[in-house]
Amino acid sequence: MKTVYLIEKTIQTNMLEKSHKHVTCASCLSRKNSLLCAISDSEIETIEQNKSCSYFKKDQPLFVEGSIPRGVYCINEGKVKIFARGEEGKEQIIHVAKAGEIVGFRAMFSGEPYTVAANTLEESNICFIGKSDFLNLVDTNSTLRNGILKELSKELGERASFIKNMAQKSVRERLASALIILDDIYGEEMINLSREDLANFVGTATETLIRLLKDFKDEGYIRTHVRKIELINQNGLISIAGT
Amino acid sequence: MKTVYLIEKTIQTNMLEKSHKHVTCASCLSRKNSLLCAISDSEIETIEQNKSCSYFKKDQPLFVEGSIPRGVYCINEGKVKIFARGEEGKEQIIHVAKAGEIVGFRAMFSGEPYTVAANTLEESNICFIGKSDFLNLVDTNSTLRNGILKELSKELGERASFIKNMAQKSVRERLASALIILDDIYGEEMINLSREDLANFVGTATETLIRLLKDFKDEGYIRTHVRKIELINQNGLISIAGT
DNA sequence: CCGAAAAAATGATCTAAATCATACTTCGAC
DNA sequence: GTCGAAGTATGATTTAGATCATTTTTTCGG
Repeated sequence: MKTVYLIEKTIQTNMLEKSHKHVTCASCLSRKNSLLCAISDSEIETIEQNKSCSYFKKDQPLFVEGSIPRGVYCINEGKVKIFARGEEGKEQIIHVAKAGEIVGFRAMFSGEPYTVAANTLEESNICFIGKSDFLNLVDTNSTLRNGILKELSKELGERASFIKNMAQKSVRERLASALIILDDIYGEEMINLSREDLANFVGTATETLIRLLKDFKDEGYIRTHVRKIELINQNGLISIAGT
Repeated sequence: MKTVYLIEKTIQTNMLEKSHKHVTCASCLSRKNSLLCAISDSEIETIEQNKSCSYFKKDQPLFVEGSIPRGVYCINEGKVKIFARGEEGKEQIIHVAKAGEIVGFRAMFSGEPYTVAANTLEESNICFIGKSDFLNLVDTNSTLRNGILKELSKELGERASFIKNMAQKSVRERLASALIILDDIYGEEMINLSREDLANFVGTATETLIRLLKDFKDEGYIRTHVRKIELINQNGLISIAGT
């Protein structure tokens, strides 16, 4: 009885924390390992006063393709999928962003509407910084600017490799590779994505994904806990994934 | 007799132009519609004194993956393929760069070795600007900097769509899409790529590509002149390519 | 705790595209 | 011009993975 009560309390506390809306940049732990790690106190102050911070439930959109970018989204807590929608709305997940990442700044520089969309993958706390505030910051802070140039360039390289993998690798190889990438993103937690989202990240049909996941389970590379996936032989997966 | 003589002379002149090494930035027509269109005379002067300019034969490497970026390449004349190499060296072409484009600046910002390689697709004149000169320019010229931010962001969006296409579209659709893109790149000229390169751009086997090209020919969308491809029904191809 | 709906799993079938094999063209070197 | 090699073309066969159909499990609201 008591145990149950305690567990319930813990859950409630967590949920309270997650739904709590006022995160300050100064106290934001996620900022520490983000692009915004090296901004001055006065710059933080300015951002602080103009940002808004909201709680998002699971699978809520931050922005959709075709809309005009009005600012950037800082993930304080939670995960966000960036995806392109194809025929009949089928999603291709391009990237899974985690706490500390800034989402949606590419479209602001390109001067065009979003070409991709972003949805939360789980309950998340996300702050919004308006376009002009963010661009001002980029204009005046060369460290941030260089960080952004570096980030954009790095991602461009990653996407080249993504394209190559889609073209040349089997689904099995791509799944192994996806699991390694996601495991890194989820860090301490276990990978926690619907089979459909995972299939849309790997770029395959949900049924195919489920079958291959079963193979990996049978071969001892992973364990599954309902929808959560635990890697138990990372090196094996890395070698399946290939170069 | 006289006619033949004239033609031969024209050819020789063209070749001379292509192999001619000393193009000045001030006179470079390709620069006009490039990222470097808005730099001052004194900046041009500095670049001019430090750049080198070389003639490349067909299929020569500008850089290979894994090597350290030492500068950027400005295409004065010719075309360059940017590609990622997979198992057994199979190439996935990510981008075809034409005159006016600057190639290789992404890796300079990322601070990492090249993740992709670049080869000329035809005889080309290409100038080389050293890393420090280029980075200085970027640091001091905010127009150029914004142009680069914009370019990087735009390409990031394009690559997201590339990934989606690889995952969700048939080879036929991707080929139609590739022909439209290449036709735009080649402009006045006809698309002029080996079947293998075209297959590596579309992301398919050379045999499959050749068959589909024949279909398009039979259906009246294209005409082929040995290796050159002429589009005769662009709208048809666009509608095959889909969104 | 129960029932419906969503998600996951499994099985059977079909097909787009890869692969393998071979022939035909084009091109550049001599 | 002729030869050999590379590039292009076509045909036959195989297969990875999509699609369709059904069952089982999980989730979640009342």
